[in-house]
Amino acid sequence: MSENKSTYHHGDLPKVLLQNATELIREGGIKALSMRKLAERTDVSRTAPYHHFKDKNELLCAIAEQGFQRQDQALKNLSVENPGQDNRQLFERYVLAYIRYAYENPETYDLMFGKEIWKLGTATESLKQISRTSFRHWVDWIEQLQLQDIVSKQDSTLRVAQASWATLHGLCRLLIDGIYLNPEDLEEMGKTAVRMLTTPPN
Amino acid sequence: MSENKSTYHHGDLPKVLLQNATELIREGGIKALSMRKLAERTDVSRTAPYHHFKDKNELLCAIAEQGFQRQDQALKNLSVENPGQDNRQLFERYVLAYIRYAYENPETYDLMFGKEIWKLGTATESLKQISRTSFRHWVDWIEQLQLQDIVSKQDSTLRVAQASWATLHGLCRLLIDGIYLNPEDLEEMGKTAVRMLTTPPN
DNA sequence: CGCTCTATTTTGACACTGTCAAGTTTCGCT
DNA sequence: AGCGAAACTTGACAGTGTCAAAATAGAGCG
Repeated sequence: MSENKSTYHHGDLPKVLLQNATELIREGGIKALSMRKLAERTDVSRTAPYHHFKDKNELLCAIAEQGFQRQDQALKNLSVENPGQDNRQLFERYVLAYIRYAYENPETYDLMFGKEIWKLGTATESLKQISRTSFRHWVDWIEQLQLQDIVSKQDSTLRVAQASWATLHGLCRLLIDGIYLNPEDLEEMGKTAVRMLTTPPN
Repeated sequence: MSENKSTYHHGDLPKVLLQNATELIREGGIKALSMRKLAERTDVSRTAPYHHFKDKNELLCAIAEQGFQRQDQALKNLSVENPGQDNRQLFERYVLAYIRYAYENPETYDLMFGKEIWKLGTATESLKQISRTSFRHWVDWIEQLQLQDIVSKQDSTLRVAQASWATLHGLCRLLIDGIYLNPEDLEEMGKTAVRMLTTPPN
């Protein structure tokens, strides 16, 4: 019926809020996101957002959830874009893409895996679920690689998955938190990590 | 002259502040540390701490710095306590001790390596220095291990040091941030990591 | 059309935060 | 004893998350 942006009071406030919130954290980090500034940018009163997100925490969870969806999408596209590649090469691409996502969306990545949400057990149920799924994808990867002897079998799949993912995550964190790591070396660093995680080729 | 606690106005306010601050973050995380609560617990006015730490940031840096000192000490003691052990075994102990420190002092570790301080380049000069030194110790370790063929030489020492440290750091972060990792598996996890990082023995 | 019900949004308020400016106390030294 | 400086306190301001109560506007129905 209404062809312009607003069908109800504001239109689709939740979506716009999420969008603006993502924008805010991208501009100034998670600390720069305040409910009040968000409301202001959305041209809405201070407490309006509270009718769509019960908490600031719930808003953060929503951002993180969106992050998982996009990351999953980006990683899923990989195998589609590179058909017929063997798992060894594909795995390297996967790792590099993972790191790239973290590098390009540092604030979101921070929410996805930072203590802001997880430490206090305040994660939304749906966020918990999608993050579990996301980790399972990694475990599946490792299982495949173990079957093909690309990754060591001396420890259980879960263990190796945890340890290798820790490497990946550690690299991302060092990068994001601005510790030691140089963005220029990003790709090289990822390749080094892959070499360390996999058995030598041929 | 004065035999009880107070020689000056308060005695050694800076030391007491640092102590209470560490206590506060241990009790309720970094977020639970506010300058005002700290002042209150120290029985001192709201702004008294500002005469010893120009910022909240400077206070956090001081806590982190103290963390580095204690960690370095704990790690240094290792080689003293276990003389005559070969580097392979010692390295495993080193890794486990590193993880244990992070596990036992999660809030401090978070300050030492978290974005709270590093992301915005707000680290104190002395903090920067001690953290650099601390990383150099790790690089030295890797160099030794490469010389003894315990760690792969296919990448440069710096690269391997970064990647392997990322693994270690990643594990600690997962543990601290409460993601996936189970505290019970801590030791096993560390050993798996060591196995992944080093060449097979004998 | 008009009425009501409910979802949406706003206004006011409170306790809390970091930190600055200006004042006050207390010590060490000459 | 008294001076200079260091340590400390009080008052104030803008900003935060969030609750309770009021105001508004839309949909559905007669």
